[in-house]
Amino acid sequence: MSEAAVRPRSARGKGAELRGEVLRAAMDLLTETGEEDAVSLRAVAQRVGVSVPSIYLHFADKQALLDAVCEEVFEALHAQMRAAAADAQDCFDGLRRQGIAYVQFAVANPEHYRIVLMRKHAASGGDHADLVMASSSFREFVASVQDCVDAGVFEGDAEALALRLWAAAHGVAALLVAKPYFPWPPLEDYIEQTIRMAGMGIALSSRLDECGEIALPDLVAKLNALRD
Amino acid sequence: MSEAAVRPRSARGKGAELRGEVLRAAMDLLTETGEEDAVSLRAVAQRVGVSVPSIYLHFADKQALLDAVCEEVFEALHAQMRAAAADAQDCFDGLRRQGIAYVQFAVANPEHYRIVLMRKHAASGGDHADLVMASSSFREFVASVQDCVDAGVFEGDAEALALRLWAAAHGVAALLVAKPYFPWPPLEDYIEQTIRMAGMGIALSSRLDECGEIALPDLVAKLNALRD
DNA sequence: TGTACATCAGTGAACGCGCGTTCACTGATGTAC
DNA sequence: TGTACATCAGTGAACGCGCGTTCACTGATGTAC
Repeated sequence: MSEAAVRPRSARGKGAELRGEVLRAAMDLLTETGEEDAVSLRAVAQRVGVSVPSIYLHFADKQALLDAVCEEVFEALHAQMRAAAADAQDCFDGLRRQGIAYVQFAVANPEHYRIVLMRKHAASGGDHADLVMASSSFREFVASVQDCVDAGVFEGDAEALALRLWAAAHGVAALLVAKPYFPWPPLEDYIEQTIRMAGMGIALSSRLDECGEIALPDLVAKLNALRD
Repeated sequence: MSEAAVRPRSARGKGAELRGEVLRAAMDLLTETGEEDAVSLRAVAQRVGVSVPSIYLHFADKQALLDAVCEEVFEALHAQMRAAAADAQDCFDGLRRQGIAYVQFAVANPEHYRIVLMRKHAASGGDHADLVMASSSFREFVASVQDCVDAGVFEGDAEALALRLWAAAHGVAALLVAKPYFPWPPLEDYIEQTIRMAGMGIALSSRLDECGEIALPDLVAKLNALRD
């Protein structure tokens, strides 16, 4: 209970330090307890070693604190994907690495992922800072998809393709976050294979988009012919 | 506020009727309010026109009520997928139709989908009735995948492939449920294309699984050759 | 046919709890004169 | 150099709220004799 540890008051002019500590405490509480409900202002304050109203010196209300957490999470996710893409062999491999990094982030920080990407987002108008963030981080991913289009791996509109790839990555991520006790295959394999499915699925389906309907036997025959 | 409407007491021996009404009320509250938190025992009781403790005559506690909701949702989802698969042209089309039906269910009943498939599932041991349900409904989907393996459309272990396809379908579903205000493409297209990506991705990647690594230029060349 | 009794389908009032938020305050530290 | 004052970084106590759950109860309806 009492990891109380009263925090010494910040020096004059250094009041802003508390903001960072509160933010960290909220992030850590999410990580350690694994549930959003555990992040109450009381829990955060006690972890920092400060009284509850102090939080209001730096955040307008609880929602503002959660918004700040979301920004933090987005940045961490973005950084991890960027790092993963750095040592890619080609554009397709870069996409694959970004996808795997994305899912691995979710698995390593399930409650952070959940709070940002699995909670319902509030009504349309207004600020929705995190969606803007999403877009900005998403832009970079779209650019990678565009590279693949330019290289002739994919065909079509990069943004539209990116949204489909995102769906696949989010799918594994969200399932693993929501149902950690389900009897999944070994995670590495499951993640890798699903990302691979998505990448190849886009490569193939974006090519066939303009061919109109293809009867199933024809498709199978064509695919079998690939194997030589 | 007052849609009070006091419910007349059930006839003798018909006490069980209330159970169904409570369950329906919980389902409807989810649909109408669009948030799980709105389903409090007080809200449910008032909607049925009954006092709060009456609920305890039929459900051990709130969790038991929510579990019953989950079962109901699973059955509805299962029914919708089964119906969609009924008029499939071939096994691959059947898979496609099941996938689309799955996502459409989520879009039409976002809070029902969320409560069953986006909430964190409790610790491993014990009952976890909904995962069993998931498995049972999932079994049917695996069988459809097996049909495609038998027909030579896919290769490999049907269950493993099914889990990847599920990830893709869940991905679109969960994104649309969580971020309804995101500027998605027209939903029909987005859903259809993502399902198509997944199906073709499995068809292609399961074939190439045994060929070992393929250099990107070779893959592109082979895919381009498909188009004649 | 009348009456005591058991059962059934509920109810009213209260419980303790933790939550977000507000308000008037305190006490150390710097600055002006 | 001394002192009044402003500012800053917080605090303690209380607010009202809605929640899940429990407990002793009520009153209609059937059944036994």
